[in-house]
Amino acid sequence: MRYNKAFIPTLREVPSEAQAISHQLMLRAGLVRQLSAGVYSFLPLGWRAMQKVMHIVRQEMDAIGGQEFYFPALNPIEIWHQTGRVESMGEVLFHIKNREGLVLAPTHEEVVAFHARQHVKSYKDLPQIWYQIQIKFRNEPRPRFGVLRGRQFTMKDSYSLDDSWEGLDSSYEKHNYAYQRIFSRCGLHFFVVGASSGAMGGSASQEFMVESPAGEDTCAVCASCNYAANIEVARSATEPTARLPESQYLERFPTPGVHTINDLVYGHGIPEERCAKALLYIVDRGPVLILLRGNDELNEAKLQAALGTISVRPAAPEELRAYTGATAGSIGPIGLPVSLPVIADERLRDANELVSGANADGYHYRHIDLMRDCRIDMYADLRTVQEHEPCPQCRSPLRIVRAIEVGHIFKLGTKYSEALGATFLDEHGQERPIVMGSYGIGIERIVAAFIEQNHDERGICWIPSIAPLQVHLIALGLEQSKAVHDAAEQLYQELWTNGVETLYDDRSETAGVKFNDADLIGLPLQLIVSPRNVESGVVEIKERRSGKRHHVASAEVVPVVQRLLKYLSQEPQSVIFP
RNA sequence: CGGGGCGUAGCGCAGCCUGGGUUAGCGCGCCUGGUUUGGGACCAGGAGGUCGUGGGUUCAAAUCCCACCGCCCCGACCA
Repeated sequence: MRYNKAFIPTLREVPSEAQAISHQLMLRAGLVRQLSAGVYSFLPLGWRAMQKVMHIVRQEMDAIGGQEFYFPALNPIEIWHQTGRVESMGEVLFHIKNREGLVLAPTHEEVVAFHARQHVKSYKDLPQIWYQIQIKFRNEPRPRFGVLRGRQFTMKDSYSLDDSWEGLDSSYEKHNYAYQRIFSRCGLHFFVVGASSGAMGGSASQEFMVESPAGEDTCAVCASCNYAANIEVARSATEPTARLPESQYLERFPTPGVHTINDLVYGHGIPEERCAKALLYIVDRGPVLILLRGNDELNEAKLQAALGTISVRPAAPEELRAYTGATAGSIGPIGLPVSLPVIADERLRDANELVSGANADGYHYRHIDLMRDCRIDMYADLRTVQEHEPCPQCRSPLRIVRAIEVGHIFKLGTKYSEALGATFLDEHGQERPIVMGSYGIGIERIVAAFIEQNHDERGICWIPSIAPLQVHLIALGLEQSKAVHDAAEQLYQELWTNGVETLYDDRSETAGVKFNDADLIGLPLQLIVSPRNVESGVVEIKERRSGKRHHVASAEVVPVVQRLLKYLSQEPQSVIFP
């Protein structure tokens, strides 16, 4: 690729709309351009990087027995109605306006189940792993961070079809294995977290996360022992509120002006761990009283999981008054005007000598004994884990980090096969629904996440496996020196002849411009051909990431380049949590 | 959808508020010629603008008013 004729519009300045580093660098290095919010064109260099990633994905998917398909993005809405996802996806699903009955597919469970229904009839047809690399359309309410959250993006999605839950376990493990290899080969430092199954239905689910400030997920990770979990399910080894030997008489006392736990702690000298914070939530239209210890923060995802519904929201002030007779900060489990279901955090299990609101503004109760004075309908893990809390496995301090979800593996079960009637006959002639799994990888996200993790102040630092090209050949003083011109041209030919993908900067730019563009684009190796190098019969090789330089005799260049590329390709130590 | 910000040349911005009238300006980039050539060179000349769109006020609008559109950020949402 000759730079002079290539379309590589590098930018010296940072476009103002780009916040995330990957977004800035993808624009500056000429990898992508925005077309509209959440919609990006991939330019030649960006597309080459994408193709490198897809190549790795294909190799690893094929290695676990995956068969590549190419499903349509245009889907009949009918199959989406059958699984109830027209409603559940809501605004996220793009509808075609001038053609009734078509939608743009945000994922392909329905299509897979449709074809499985057509042709998978016997247990002898199973198992299957079907995958594709295809464009997905999701009407994201808020696209952001460049290609990290777009309205259209490229996904490798695969679907396993099995005749049993044991078979699903095996397909799931194969994907787990393939994903570890894919992300490692793409040079990502990643970790795996257990995830909540959310609205997809199904049982087990794991997310492959790349730590980055541009991430949209929050995770708790332990540096010592490999514990990692999405904040939605993360736990920590915090102390429970100890049950004291004696419960004193329940007592209502005045607390004028007290609205927060800190008011109780600092204004009334009540230890924080003896405070029971009460929240009122509306769950599936009914009110539920929630008790947390002290300043613990409710995690709504955990609440959803505990109650088995996604419909939860904090009560409005009017609702609070109607159900408790008090305003926020003065509610509690004792003295409710009407009986409400009460769900308390595990940390408060069977605790006593607690202080909580009296359901009357300006009053609290003390000496509350949850076993004696209230009916707790359920204890559950409801609190949000905080930074520095002890790891549940090894008690080292947890870190709370932002992370990019680059992959997700999912045990779906039979939800989609049942909805679409995708059944098979087992060895006893019994008709049963196919057991499905679904597995996604965001291709653009791999590229962006890699850049988030592999850049310096000058630009991107690619590794050979996903670099757009391997070598950046820089010729200096091209127009002054025929020797340089001839040497560079010859080297360029030689490199490509030997299969080394080379970008040849044959522009008549100054050295500084060429060096800066080369560092910005960040191909793993830079070869510098200049008058002084040519004169001494050498070519200078610079490793982009480390900055190490080698002066190599012209005849040795290609083999040395090949050796260096091989060396730089050694899989980095990835953080893998099985 | 709620809150905030922005929209002026390819990119980054000033001008607007706080005097409505300027040839609408600066840096980078681009074109021509020349000098340069190891870390974003220099000189000279030049091209490039529906000031987001529509309406209103006014003798006169980039500037004031209204509406709309687009983009960005925070939040809500996110298999």
